[in-house]
Amino acid sequence: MKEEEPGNSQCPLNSSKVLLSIGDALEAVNGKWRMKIIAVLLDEPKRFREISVLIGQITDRMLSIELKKLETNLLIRRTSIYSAQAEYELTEHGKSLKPLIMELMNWGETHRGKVIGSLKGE
Amino acid sequence: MKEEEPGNSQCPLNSSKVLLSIGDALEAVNGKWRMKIIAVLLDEPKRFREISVLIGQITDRMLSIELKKLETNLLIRRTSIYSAQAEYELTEHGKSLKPLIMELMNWGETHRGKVIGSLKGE
DNA sequence: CCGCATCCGCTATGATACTG
DNA sequence: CAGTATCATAGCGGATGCGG
Repeated sequence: MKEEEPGNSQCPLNSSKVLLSIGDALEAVNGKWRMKIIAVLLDEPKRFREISVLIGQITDRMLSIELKKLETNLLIRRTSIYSAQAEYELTEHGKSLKPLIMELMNWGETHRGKVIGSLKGE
Repeated sequence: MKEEEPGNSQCPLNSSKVLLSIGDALEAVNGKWRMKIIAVLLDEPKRFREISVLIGQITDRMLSIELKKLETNLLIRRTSIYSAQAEYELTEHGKSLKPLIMELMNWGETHRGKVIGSLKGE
């Protein structure tokens, strides 16, 4: 009924189902920017320029592209009052990424303390 | 003292510190393969070919490259008994990614149910 | 101010064959 | 088995300028 070998029953982390789920998740949120975009949208809806400024180094081009991809994946919703006045907000599905973002953030902080310093600082 | 506006004090998710942490984390685990590699190593050490087979579509080249990057980031350790007999295992730091992987996996599963079906299946 | 289009270099990923 | 070398390509990402 299950395809994993025995001896690993309580932690079937290498099952193909798990790898598939990870692949699906990565497809939606991978790349340099999407997680950051979602992070800045977590608290409240924002306009294009606001997102751009908060993230800082992203170009309009990339922000535009990434917002579209996030929209396609139903993670954000775009509300256009009129042209030159659009607002982006997370959908409920997008908000469900919050635990993941928190984990990413916590881990990133630890990682910087443990590793990045000794990689770049020396 | 802080640069966020008020009204958002309990959830400063757009602070530059948070974005920085996310960036650091992404630097270590981004790309199509690293999360999957870590996932298959979570339960026990494995050999090169085992990892390759478990992940399935990865080429030797990519696996080699990604393993090196993970080693550089101190997430895995390579033990070479003799040539043509190497073993890879997660460091403690690498194991600390487990909660993140679990979140990623859970979210990916939900995401497939909610979105990917309607994106590709139709 | 909002967002998209074009040009272009760079990086990530892949296919394949080869070495120890 | 455990990689490395070579070649090819798609997409990422930056610079810049345009149109609403």
